[in-house]
Order: sequence, then C-alpha cells, then structure tokens
Amino acid sequence: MPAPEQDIKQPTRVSDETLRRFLGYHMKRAFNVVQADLTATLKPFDLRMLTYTALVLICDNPGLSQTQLAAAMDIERPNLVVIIDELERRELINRTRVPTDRRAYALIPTLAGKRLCEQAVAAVQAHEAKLFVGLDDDMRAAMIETLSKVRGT
Amino acid sequence: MPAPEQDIKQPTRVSDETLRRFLGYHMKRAFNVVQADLTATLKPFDLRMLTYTALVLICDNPGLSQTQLAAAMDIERPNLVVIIDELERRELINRTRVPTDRRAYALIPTLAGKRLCEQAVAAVQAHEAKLFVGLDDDMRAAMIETLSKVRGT
DNA sequence: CCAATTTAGTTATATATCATATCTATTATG
DNA sequence: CATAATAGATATGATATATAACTAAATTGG
Repeated sequence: MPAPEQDIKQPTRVSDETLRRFLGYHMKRAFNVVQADLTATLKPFDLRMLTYTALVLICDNPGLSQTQLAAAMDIERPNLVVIIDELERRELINRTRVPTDRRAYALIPTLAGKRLCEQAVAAVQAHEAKLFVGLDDDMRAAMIETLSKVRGT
Repeated sequence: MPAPEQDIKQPTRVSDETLRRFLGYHMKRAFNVVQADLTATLKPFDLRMLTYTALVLICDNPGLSQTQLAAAMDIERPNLVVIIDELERRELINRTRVPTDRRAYALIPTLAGKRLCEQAVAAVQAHEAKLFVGLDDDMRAAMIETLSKVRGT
C-alpha cells in the first residue's frame, strides 16, 4: 500500500509572507500597478512607456545623439533604434546629421512632437495625481528621496 | 538659401528634469537597479525572478493550484505553464493530481526544491541588506507602507 | 439524469522587451 | 597612413506578456 499523499489540500488563501519581507517585492508589485495605469494613459497618444520616455527626453534635450539617449534611458543602443524609427516615422522627431560628426544623428523634435509631448506629459501628470491621491507631500518627497538613494547605490 | 539648422549641438549632459517630476519614473529607475542585482543574485541558483517567485510561493503554500499561483503572481495562466515546466523538470516541485478535482494539479515542493528555496531566500536577504544599506528601519517601513498604499489603490 | 456551461491546464501565437555579436561608415590616434 | 575607437544599424536569441482556442473534467439546471 503506497504511502498516503499526506493531505493534499489547496490553500484557501495564498500567502506571500516570505516575499513580503522584501522591499523589492513591494516595489515590483506597486510598479506593476503604476505601469498598467500609465500604459492606459499613454494609449490615446499611441505612445508606450519607452516611446514616451524617449520623446520627453528629446524635447528636453534637443540635438542629443542616440548614444546619449540610450545612456539616459539605460537601454542598449540597438534597442533604441526601433524606438527612434517609430518616432521618426510618425514625424514626431527628426534625425539630423551632425555636421561636425557625420556618424552621429542629432535628434530634434518636430512641432507635432513637441505638442504631443506636452499633451502626454499633462496626461501623465493627471494619471499620477489620480494614482497617488493617498500620498501627502511628505510621503511623496520621502519616497522620491529613498528611491533616489536606492538608484544611486 | 536654406534656413540655418539653428544651432545643432549635442547637449553635454542629458537632463531628465521633466521625468523627474514623476514618482513612477523614480520607481522604475530604482527598480531597475534592484532587479539587475536580484538577477545576479539568483544566477548561481539558476533561477530568474519569476521562477524564484513561483518556487517561494509553492514552498509557502504547498498544494496550491496553478490557477491560484498565477493569480498570486499576477500573471496569465498560459505564461505560468513554462515556469512550472521548468521547476518540475529540475525536480524542484511536483505536479500532483488532486483526487477531489482531477483537472487541477497540486504543486508540491520536493526536498531539493525546499532546500534551494531556503538558500535562494537567504541570498536575496543578503542582496537586499547590501542594496538597501543606506535605508534605516523607519525609511524602510515608510517605504513599504507607501508602496502598499499605491498597490492597493 | 443529461445537455450545456464552466473551470484547470495546455497549446499556439503574437508582441514587447532586452542583451550580444557583427557590420558600415566615420572619426580619432599613434 | 594604418589602426583603433565610435555612431548607428542589423541580425539574432532569450525573456516576458497577452489572447484565442483546445482537451479533460467538474458543475449546473432543466
């Protein structure tokens, strides 16, 4: 007679007690919520998080190169190419050859790009105001400081 | 004569001033750092974040079903299948048929699975201790509370 | 009781993300 | 001037994530 399968019963409630001890777990779960809402916020503009981020950085830093942008976004250069391709195809930015270095492109927002960027930033501001409505200014400031510290580590 | 390309010069430093106003941006950047270090931490165990998470949850909740686990991890059931396949192939867990519901599997950790889980959790604890060395207990607790609030929103 | 529906898991598929190697054109260096 | 380094692009592979549709089993409602 085989040994009994020692009480196979599904737990009523799944416990994440071990994972909860980790700050990274809480960061991941919270960021998932933020990103889901951000994705929905950017959808009307036909932007994703990466294309939005690239567009904002190009508008804030007109003339920067793809290498500079990839470094700022902390992604690999090959992965930036398709993002820039998309923004250029939609005529939100231009690749302009740099006279002093004909290998590099200066990324310049078009008027349409600047307008879309402004609208998207405003929408993201509203998204954050809604999402973080429970956070007072102190919590928010403390959070940013703590996250910056982690990022800097 | 074409209009001059109005001072195309690459910025010396790329500014992220607009993005910095957003909490989500700081969350993403900080989590990138955490995840990169976590990935390196789990590498010696041949675990990724998802396989690690699944293994820990199975050890904490032996007997749970794939549907329960997918819900707990907030991923789609089809995407869980390959994760469970991998853990089972490595004999870290077993799929055991539930007598009372022969559609479902009860996920049970093996002895090797429990051991690997313990070691991995200890390594992740060390990883967090190192990564968050600049955070005192108050900051850490405040952070978890804030993140939980965001997640709950 | 049995037909219809629902559920658990799987398969197939498509898209997005992210890393590495390699290629070209161009620039910088010894 | 030959060599090395850099900017961008291409190709490729691994991972992550979402949806539709399938099989087998359980539940339901007439």
